[in-house]
Amino acid sequence: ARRRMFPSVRVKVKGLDPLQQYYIAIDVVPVDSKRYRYVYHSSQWMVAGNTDHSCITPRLYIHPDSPCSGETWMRQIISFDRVKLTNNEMDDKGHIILQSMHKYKPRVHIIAQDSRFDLAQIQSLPAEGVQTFSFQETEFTTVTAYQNQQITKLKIDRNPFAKGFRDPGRNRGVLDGLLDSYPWRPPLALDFKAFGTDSHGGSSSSSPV
Amino acid sequence: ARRRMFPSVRVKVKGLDPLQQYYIAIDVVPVDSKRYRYVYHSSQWMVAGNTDHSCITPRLYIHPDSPCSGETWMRQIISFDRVKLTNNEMDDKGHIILQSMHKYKPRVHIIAQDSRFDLAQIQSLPAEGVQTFSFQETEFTTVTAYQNQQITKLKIDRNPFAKGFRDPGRNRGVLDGLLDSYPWRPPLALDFKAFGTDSHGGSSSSSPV
DNA sequence: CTTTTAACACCTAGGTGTAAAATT
DNA sequence: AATTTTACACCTAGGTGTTAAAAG
Repeated sequence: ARRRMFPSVRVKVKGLDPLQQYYIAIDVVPVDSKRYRYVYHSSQWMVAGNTDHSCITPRLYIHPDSPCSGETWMRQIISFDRVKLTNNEMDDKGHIILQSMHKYKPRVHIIAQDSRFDLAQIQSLPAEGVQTFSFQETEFTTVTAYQNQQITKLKIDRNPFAKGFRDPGRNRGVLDGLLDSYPWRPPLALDFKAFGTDSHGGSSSSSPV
Repeated sequence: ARRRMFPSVRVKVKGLDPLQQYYIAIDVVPVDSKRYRYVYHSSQWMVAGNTDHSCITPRLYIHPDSPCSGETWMRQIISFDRVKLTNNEMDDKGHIILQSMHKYKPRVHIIAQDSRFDLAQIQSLPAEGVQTFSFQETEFTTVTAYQNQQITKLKIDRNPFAKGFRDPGRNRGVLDGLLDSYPWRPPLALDFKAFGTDSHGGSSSSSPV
């Protein structure tokens, strides 16, 4: 099983040096070491055991536009819509590996190009020159079969590849699903500011799997 | 108009340092400054005027696997099957720009990664650490409408995207079209050997557009 | 007249949720 | 019983030569 992350993380950056080159990357880290199960009648995730995430380093997905000047990064909305998730721990395609029934949180990394190091094909984060952002609102719980009908509706309404499952009767206008589907969020706002401060980004919003 | 180059240039490299990182790139250069027209009754390209190519630098297509270790490059057949050609001189998508009715020849460049320079997004070839290969057999003439029925047949027989035009009656076996279509060639053999010698590659064979 | 463009039917390639089957 | 895998119909996205219209 290997599917794209949807909805995808989208980001707007400011505070970059327009002339400096940057890599921008995403990874997904565990929120805790608990295993969860969904309780249908209360529509709620409940703790159902423990896991040890401590020995696995999360995989890094480098945004395909990398490397790119600060000016260019800041001019566009940066979308990670090609990120692929898998539950196969033996995956050799470089996809992000997650365990089912666990809570995760995406992180976005801005990495200043440094001629002292070769960032051409980064496997792990460099020790310096990195600023990492994460957002409470992007937490999600992994599943192999949907538990929550609102999520299913959001995906069918919003993902172009799921068009075949949309209700043919209603939802014709531009505002399709805006009223009754899961909320849609603007891109996350990231402020790079200066170096040295390992900031954990401010408040904005985006979207879980 | 923007189409892939087909047949694509395919290459096998030897003589690389297994541990060194390399970029591999392709570009397409004019063979002469003549304009050609196809004479049907003699099945031949004839000179039909002059052009000045002198002020345009050919665009470089970096192989998407770049950068990559010599070991990895040498282990696989390197295919440039995603190279796109256009006749639009104002193209801003980075595709290779060619003029119709002219003769061209692809070149393959092997570029050793040098920490002194940033090769992350090469626009033009560096002054040193590059070895360039080109092959007589890969010359081709550009057109916007096919002039030669053998080329048309080759494309229909060998390009998976043209399957819809194949003759449904014949050609069912593994050896489809091998007998009566345009000849198919093994990958070009490139020997990197050592630095400093700006070799123009030996003799092997591949395929025009 | 020659050459180029644009719309088209027909493909490849791959991303969806679903439902049944398989696994644990 | 809960969770995962697989095959599937239905999409998006984009690469073919063809053809007719447009451009020169």
